[in-house]
Amino acid sequence: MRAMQRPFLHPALGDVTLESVLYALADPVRLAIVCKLTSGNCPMNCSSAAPDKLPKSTQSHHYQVLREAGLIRSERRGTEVVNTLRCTEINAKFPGVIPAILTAASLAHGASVQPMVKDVLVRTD
Amino acid sequence: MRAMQRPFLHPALGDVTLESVLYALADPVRLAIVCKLTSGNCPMNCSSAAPDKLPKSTQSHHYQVLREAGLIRSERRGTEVVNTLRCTEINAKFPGVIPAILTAASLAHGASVQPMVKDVLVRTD
DNA sequence: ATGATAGTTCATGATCACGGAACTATTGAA
DNA sequence: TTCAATAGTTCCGTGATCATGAACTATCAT
Repeated sequence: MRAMQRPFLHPALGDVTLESVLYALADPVRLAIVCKLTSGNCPMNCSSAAPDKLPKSTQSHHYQVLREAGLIRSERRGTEVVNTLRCTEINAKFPGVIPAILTAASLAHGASVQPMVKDVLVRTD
Repeated sequence: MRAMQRPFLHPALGDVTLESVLYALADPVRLAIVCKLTSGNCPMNCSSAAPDKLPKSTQSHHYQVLREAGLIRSERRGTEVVNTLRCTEINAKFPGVIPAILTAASLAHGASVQPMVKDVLVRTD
């Protein structure tokens, strides 16, 4: 009998703080992950959303930070973990913060992500 | 003959990164300082903008981080240091980021700062 | 079962933040 | 001009955090 893998813990929206959101996005790797999730506009497993070739343990750590900050929701699908942004929730609590940051990020590093940002803003999930 | 105190170094706008701005604002003390500078809407010396009774060395450290992130400009006026926000500049480079964060901060922790945020947005300095 | 896959957890070295103590400019007064 | 007060800065030790390799775990395909 194999034990079930423990489920991920996601903070309730009420427990999400502005500081932890900003902290999570202050790291280039994590900001890139969030941008990628935004531009992909669909759930994405960990390795495909991470930039470059980062060690797995490092990736795992970054996803944990994003998860605990309340920015992403992670669910297990077989062997992989599927991550979705919690943009709509966060945007309800901190209006405009995420869109402004993602837009600024896409302005700063090549503007390829930008068109999707507006879409995420508008999505109602 | 006494040596002149070395002047503060401020990054050029071009060297200000989104990541360092977010990093600087991810700390509750620094976010509070920026909020206070915003609500005061005028230059403020270090101790009057800092919350609570923090050790001087800690305050100095936080101001340094804000300065190096490009968020504030510090000038010596006699024995004290006068700090002003670089909101307008930053807002030109990262449109909407600072206002959204300050608004969210004022929503999160008592809303006393909010009325001024809009003003800062509009100011042309 | 076996192997492959996709992540997690653990341990460790490197880096960073906080805060006390000592130091530095500047102002104001004697 | 010397002296004390003021407002920060700099230095440094300690404790916390971060990144990563190694070992481990759950799940899927065969």
